[in-house]
Amino acid sequence: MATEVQQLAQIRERFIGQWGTFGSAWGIPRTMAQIHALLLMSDESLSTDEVMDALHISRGNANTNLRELVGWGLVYKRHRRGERREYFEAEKDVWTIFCTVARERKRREVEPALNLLRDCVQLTASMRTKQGKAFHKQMQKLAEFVGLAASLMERLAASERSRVIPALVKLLA
Amino acid sequence: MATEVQQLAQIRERFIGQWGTFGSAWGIPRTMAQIHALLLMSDESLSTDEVMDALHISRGNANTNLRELVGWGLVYKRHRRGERREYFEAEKDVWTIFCTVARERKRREVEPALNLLRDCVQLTASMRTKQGKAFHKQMQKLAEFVGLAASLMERLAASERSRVIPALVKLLA
DNA sequence: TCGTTCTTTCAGTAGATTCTGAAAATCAAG
DNA sequence: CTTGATTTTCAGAATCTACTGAAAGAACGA
Repeated sequence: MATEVQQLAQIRERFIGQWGTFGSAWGIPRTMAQIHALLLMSDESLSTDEVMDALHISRGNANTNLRELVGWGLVYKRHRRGERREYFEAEKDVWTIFCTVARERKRREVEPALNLLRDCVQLTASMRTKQGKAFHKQMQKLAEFVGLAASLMERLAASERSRVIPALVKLLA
Repeated sequence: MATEVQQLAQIRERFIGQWGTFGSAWGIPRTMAQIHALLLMSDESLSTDEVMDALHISRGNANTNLRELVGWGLVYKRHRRGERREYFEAEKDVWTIFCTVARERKRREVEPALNLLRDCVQLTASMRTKQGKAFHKQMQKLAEFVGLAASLMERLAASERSRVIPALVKLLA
């Protein structure tokens, strides 16, 4: 029936919109999240022009965000034989997506924060005032926790899903 | 020495600035993250005016973000006897902070996303076109994973640190 | 009740971020 | 090389978010 196609289009559109909103709550540009949503739902790889049309965005915008997504490792460039233009396809496996995002955010955002914290610990190590010692202590605790969390995330992202997930479920039962 | 006080002030300032930047990469307003950083470093609780002075921000801004932090459960209101004005103190325990943030983000952002995904699964359950079925399948996988992750986070945040952390370290060794 | 102190609200603005569109660069085939 | 198709870049525009400051609202004591 023709209705199913229309319905599907409507649901897709809703998903794209909401996924964009959701992304921007986590510090990911709206359009980037929407492009990701669009590609996640597409069986076939899409060209820049198809993305532009689907989301009503400019060429520059589409190009920039597509490249950004490729940079994150969430989207792959594809080539079709006999075709000059590039096509884009999203990584579809949810566990792989999770691991990629975890790794990238750690590298881009957690690592620098950790460096900051460790600097703060170092620079106050020999302070003798009450305030200085208190600050040192607090930074120490923070650095320790963030460091541990980052390391655990890294190792989680390097694990095999089939081994780790059941173990986690059991541990947190 | 007088130098230590100056040095400490400088380091604190650096920490506040960077923590703000870090926060805004994760979708947390810069000022809110900075106020949190300031309170995290302060032994004594601070009044709205002290926060305003320390960060050079307006009363409205300070008030709004302080209340927001209280709303997140990361900061507590304090009263001093004989004093009319309110003072604010940050939760200092890192594990508690982590659990609070995990819970709140789940409630505010993951839960709604999960509802969206489940709606998408429902609404496409009976579709018969190739595209419809593919979409349904992809949403199903996404919903399943996000649901599991949310549930694990919730349970992690409800666990005792001393029991869970060592177990996690061992599991991911 | 009135005056004082402190808190909250919110319209307007400032500032930051994201997007557009056109020009420049790249590339492959003839 | 030249041409035409495609991608990239980026200055300026549009949009969105966060902040200010002043005015209104509570809370309390006298």
